[in-house]
Amino acid sequence: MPEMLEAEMARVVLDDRALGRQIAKVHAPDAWFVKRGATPTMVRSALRNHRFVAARRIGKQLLLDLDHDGPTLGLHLGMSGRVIVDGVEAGDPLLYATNRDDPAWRRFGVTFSDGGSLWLRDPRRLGAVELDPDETRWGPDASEATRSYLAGLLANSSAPIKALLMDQSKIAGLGNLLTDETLWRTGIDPARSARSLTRDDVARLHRTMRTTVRTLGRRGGSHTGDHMAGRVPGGACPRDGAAMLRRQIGGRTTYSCVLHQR
DNA sequence: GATGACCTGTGA
DNA sequence: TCACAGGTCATC
Repeated sequence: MPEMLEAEMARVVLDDRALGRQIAKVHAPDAWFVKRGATPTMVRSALRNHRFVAARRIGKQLLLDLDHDGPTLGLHLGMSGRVIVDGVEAGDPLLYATNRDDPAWRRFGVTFSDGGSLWLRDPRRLGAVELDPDETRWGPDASEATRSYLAGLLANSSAPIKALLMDQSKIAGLGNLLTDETLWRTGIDPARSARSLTRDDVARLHRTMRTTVRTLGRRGGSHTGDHMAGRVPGGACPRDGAAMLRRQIGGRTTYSCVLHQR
């Protein structure tokens, strides 16, 4: 599910409700969910009796800093993860994921000494918990990447523009839907090689990427894009009525307009 | 870079 | 039963 907009909504909930509260108990029932060398035991001892002091986000990655120079807890929502604090969860229900709350889907959580709780619910188990994530794994957040950075990136790549925009090490935060919406709004064919974009293309792409993130963020998530109405097999472009093309690009199902995306 | 793997739920 | 899902990783 979640792209940077959903991660940001989760971050706001964490920022509003999870900071400064003493962690009494850590629930890590699923060892498989704890990644990159960390173990449930390590996470338990790192968090117990500490407090979160900041809730940050890079792209789709959530970062919770601990007090007393403790490690940073990394939370990733994967394809179907949601953060729930004291029973409150952020944002709209997910489009392609279930929104029921089966207790078995709580892959990780903490109980605060005031009685509240924080849970990461993830039916598909593709999310992750880790300690001290290497923050150099990610490029600049899509909301902050500058035009000149983008230009330099594209000039050096023959990858399809869509694949490059979704490469989290280059630009963090754009997923399948946000990328398709951005390219649809810009009028660029997602299969075009990155370096084929002209100076003007890059300028428009940069501007559109930022407005798309802002607009869809206000509307409530990655699924609120204008191209979504044509995102069905055999669908028509909501802008000009031409056919929408459905294909795989960068390994992901991609929709684009045969007429205005060139 | 494209591909398949990871995992599990949903709907046709 | 199958195809598909808003993500990421290892592997050729």
